[in-house]
Amino acid sequence: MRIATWNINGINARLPAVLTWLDETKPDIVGLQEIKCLDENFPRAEFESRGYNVETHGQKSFNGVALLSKIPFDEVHRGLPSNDEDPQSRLIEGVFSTEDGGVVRVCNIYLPNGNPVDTEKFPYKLGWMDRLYDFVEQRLAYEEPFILMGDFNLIPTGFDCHDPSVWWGDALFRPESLEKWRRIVNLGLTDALRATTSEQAFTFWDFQAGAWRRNAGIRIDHLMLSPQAADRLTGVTIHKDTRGWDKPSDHVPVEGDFTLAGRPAKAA
DNA sequence: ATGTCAATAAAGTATTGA
Repeated sequence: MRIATWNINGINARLPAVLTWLDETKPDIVGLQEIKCLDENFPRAEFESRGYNVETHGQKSFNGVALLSKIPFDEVHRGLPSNDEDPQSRLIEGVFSTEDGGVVRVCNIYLPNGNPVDTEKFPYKLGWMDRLYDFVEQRLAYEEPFILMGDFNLIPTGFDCHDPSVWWGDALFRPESLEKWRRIVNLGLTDALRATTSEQAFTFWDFQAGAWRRNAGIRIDHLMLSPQAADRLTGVTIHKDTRGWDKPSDHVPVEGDFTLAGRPAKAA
């Protein structure tokens, strides 16, 4: 089963690229971040015609997340629990039945950026991470294949960026951010990319300052796995080529492959 | 601070967020 995450930076601007990539890659489940539209404005028919079930948690202009799945949704959850007052749409989770009678739970997040750090945006990020910690702790207690994926806006280590000195002090690399990141990871999540390679890899190249041309990237898009999901991981692919396409997102898709028994989109 | 881009309000261009 192919499960992928991609911050598309606006579905209106990115629809052709997303459809091209979907047709090439044929993932089973996809989490999109920064759809930047209301639920009613998401072009769901374009995905439904390709065999995807579509669930969104949208927001006008900013943020917004979506899940596409060839497997029907058994459950959908929107927003962090006990965070109902959060006006920002940053989490959507789906639960799916697999052909072998099992289950896979996929949570798609757009973790707050947190910059500039001297504004309310930084404490908002840290508070969101505190609530994410409680959520992950609860989800791991289910002891089922669980994939927490998305744009985490977190650079795990200095090796995950081209030049750590450039990112020093940034909300994506601040000690306070990384301490909370490690606290969540240490609950028992496996970083899928790091489980499969020790090579340096990036998932984001800024639009500014020729970052793509200089390969001045960072790794902030992650698939984080429960033990039961990590057991089934067979590979990770970063779809770097999409960054060189026309009208690219500043992020590229990250795909995880799992020995989970998918269910066909249509009856045989 | 940015060799940039997307969305919005509003009618060409500034603002916001990243």
